[in-house]
Amino acid sequence: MTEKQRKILSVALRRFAQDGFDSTSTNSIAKESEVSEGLIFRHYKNKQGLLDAIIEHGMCAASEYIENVIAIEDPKSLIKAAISLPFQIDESEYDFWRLMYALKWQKGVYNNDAFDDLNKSLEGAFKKLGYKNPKEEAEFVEVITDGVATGILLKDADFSSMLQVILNKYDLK
Amino acid sequence: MTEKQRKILSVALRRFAQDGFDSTSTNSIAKESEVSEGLIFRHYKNKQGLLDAIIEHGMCAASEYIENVIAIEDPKSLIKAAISLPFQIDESEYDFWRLMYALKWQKGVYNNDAFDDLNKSLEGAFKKLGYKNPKEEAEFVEVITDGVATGILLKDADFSSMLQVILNKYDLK
DNA sequence: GTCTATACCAGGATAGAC
DNA sequence: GTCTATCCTGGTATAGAC
Repeated sequence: MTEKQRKILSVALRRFAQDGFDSTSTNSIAKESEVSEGLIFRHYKNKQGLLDAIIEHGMCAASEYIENVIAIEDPKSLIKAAISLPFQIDESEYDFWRLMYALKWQKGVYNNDAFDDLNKSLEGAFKKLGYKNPKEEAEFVEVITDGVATGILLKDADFSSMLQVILNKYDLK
Repeated sequence: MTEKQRKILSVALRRFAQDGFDSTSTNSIAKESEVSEGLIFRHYKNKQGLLDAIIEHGMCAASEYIENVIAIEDPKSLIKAAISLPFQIDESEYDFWRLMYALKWQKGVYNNDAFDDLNKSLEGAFKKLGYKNPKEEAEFVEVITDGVATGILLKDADFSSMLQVILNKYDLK
């Protein structure tokens, strides 16, 4: 990948995240990337292709985090790690996740195999611990992480103190 | 408000919610509403004005629900009512909330005075009950309701069984 | 790989008649 | 209140040269 391609990708990510996919013109991306507009279409075929490339790139890193959690054997540790996930998003990844969350609400864009796998692992963990409704508990953890991530990405408040409050509810120290 | 105005409003709400504000053309709204495009601009000045009218109309009903919760005196009942809120969204209101949630991720659109008031009431309730971190607890409830609403609106699964799981964590029967 | 020039269309918005 | 006709900007995308 050339330097210009990288530039296009990073500028587009930021603009898509901040202004939305539809509201961001390829023209403005080209200008900010200091690149001709035609080049974008040469490399990514069309605007949608550019978005796809951004998502693929970002999800690659995300899948790694998730698989690390799934690999944990001790059920309590796994649950703790899953709940902690959104609290550990690095600021450099905020734009990517803002984009992903925004796209969730746009018809048809949510293919979350990775998160489905995590959910299954969570259900297994709650089962091992003898919880009455492991399926609902796993789904609830998903709901929590979703809500926490939303809070972190949307408001600019400090959420770190909430982690302990949550962990306490699960007797996870 | 005339019948045509009502039609425009309801069609626009559905289209904005399903396809996004930017992706929905005033032309397509006019066609589906069986109305001339010019009429939309006569009544709502511009496309943004149309969106504003939709939001104002929808938030009016929403504020009522929230104020009913805030008015509850018994702290446990108030917390329970707050947590239950997203589970009680009527299907007829799904599109409105989908639109609201989608807009949250679009720069600059989130003016939630009503929810701020609810948060304050929640904090007070947790304080009365002697919780150690009332502020964090209130914020966590907000996170939960946000996550639950997201789940209900996005997936077409049945979430009703999750309510009990959550309430149990708060000893709320 | 990259730029310039350009085609082409669709979107938002207005004017004026009824 | 409503429709028809129209303007004009700006957006996506392509062709061809370097």
